[in-house]
Amino acid sequence: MKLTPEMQGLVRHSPLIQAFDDPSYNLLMENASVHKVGEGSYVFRQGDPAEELFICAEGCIKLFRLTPNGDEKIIDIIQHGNSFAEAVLFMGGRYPVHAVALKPSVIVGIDGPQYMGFLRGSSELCVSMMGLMSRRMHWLLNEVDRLTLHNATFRLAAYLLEMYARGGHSTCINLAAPKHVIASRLSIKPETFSRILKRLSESKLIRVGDHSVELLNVEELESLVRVEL
Amino acid sequence: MKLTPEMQGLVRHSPLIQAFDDPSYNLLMENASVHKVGEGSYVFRQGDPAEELFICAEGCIKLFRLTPNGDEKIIDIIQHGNSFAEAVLFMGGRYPVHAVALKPSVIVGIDGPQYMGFLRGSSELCVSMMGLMSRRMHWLLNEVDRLTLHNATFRLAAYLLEMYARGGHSTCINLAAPKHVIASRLSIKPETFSRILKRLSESKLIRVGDHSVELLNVEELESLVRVEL
DNA sequence: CGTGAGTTTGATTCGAATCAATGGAAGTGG
DNA sequence: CCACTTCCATTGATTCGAATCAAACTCACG
Repeated sequence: MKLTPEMQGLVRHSPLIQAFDDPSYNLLMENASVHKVGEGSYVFRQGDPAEELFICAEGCIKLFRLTPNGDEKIIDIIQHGNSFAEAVLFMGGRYPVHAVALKPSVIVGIDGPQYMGFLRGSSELCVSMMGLMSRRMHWLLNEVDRLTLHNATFRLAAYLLEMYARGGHSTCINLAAPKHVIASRLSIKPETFSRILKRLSESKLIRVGDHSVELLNVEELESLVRVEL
Repeated sequence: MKLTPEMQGLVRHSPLIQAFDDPSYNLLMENASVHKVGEGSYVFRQGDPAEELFICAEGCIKLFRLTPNGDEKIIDIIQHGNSFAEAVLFMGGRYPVHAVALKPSVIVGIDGPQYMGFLRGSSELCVSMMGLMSRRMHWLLNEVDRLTLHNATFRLAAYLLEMYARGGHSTCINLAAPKHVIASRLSIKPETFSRILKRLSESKLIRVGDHSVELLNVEELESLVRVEL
């Protein structure tokens, strides 16, 4: 299947790819696969051998882990334009998480060995890749922080402000996924999530829409969160 | 100051260094600094510009973060032979954690820019470095898992078994640090830590010594933990 | 319209944190 | 060598945040 020009632009500028020069990029894309995946279907499963890297060209993908009892913990929600499962190719090469589409999505699969070949051939590409990995690690460190040092309300506030920053500082934040998914991403139960939103509404910090949240008092939210490093 | 031959071997085989060939290694060591640090003194502070990578040649170092209220969360405890603060050089380059010695220690500081220079010059070195970073990321992912999906008893059991595996499957595990440090590493309060140890003792799974824990029933401990991926 | 997934609300439980006190073990100094 | 302080670990009582259980409610969809 083919990508729209818009999607091609997204892929070309994804962090995973942008450091490539045009010839390498073209070679990479010749081997790339494009998949349409329906809502709820798997892109890959935890433990599968990692043969491809993926870029989400449209839609969105949740990465998560499962306990044997079936509880799921959503690690991250990948929006279009972002890549995932990088940094997997280096070790034994199994995906460390499950990936399923949250809505009908289009994803581009990059051949792992070929990608690694390019990396091996250019330390410049490597350095850019390492920068990417390093950023991810910092993010994970912060995540551990948030999980251990802070409570549920704090995590939610921090999440809202992150979305706020990402969305060009518009006070109206569109929730990319159903609330229970966001909740899991924040390691909060849906009931608790709901209660916290209510409390924040009551103290006039936010207004809760159906699939959106409006920030009414960014200042105060920030002061809530700024109480961290 | 000088390193004993033993320490030199430790450094030479640390994951950060081992992929270097001898000439590069020697150049690196010419610029390396060696510090003796007393118990409780800082190697670096969170937010400091990251100019060096460090390898712990002797003793042990705790990496941790602080909340403004002064709570500390220990991210990791670095034993001799291991490196830390890698993967920091790539971004803006500030240390993302504090590092202080848990006991009198000897650490080797590698010049960051020089190290990066070697990386830039060899994609082979890069690939090995990326492997290292990838492993760290997996570890962090597992950490997030443990923190969200599992309770305190589970985390402690998992920790004991990890030490068991690292220590060549000796059932007697030496605690590298005071218990309250281990507790923080596991995101457990000292009181709770103590209670869990007691409960595990009472169910004959472990015997608690002064600075050590003996595993009495590895089987059952593992079955406790094996209930995860 | 139902039907069912997703969300909200309320009552209750539970794990772990907190508060408070005690009990060593390790140093320190007279 | 023995008080004396101090740090660390343990134990008990209590509190608190969030999970769980249970029930209503809402709204998109066939």
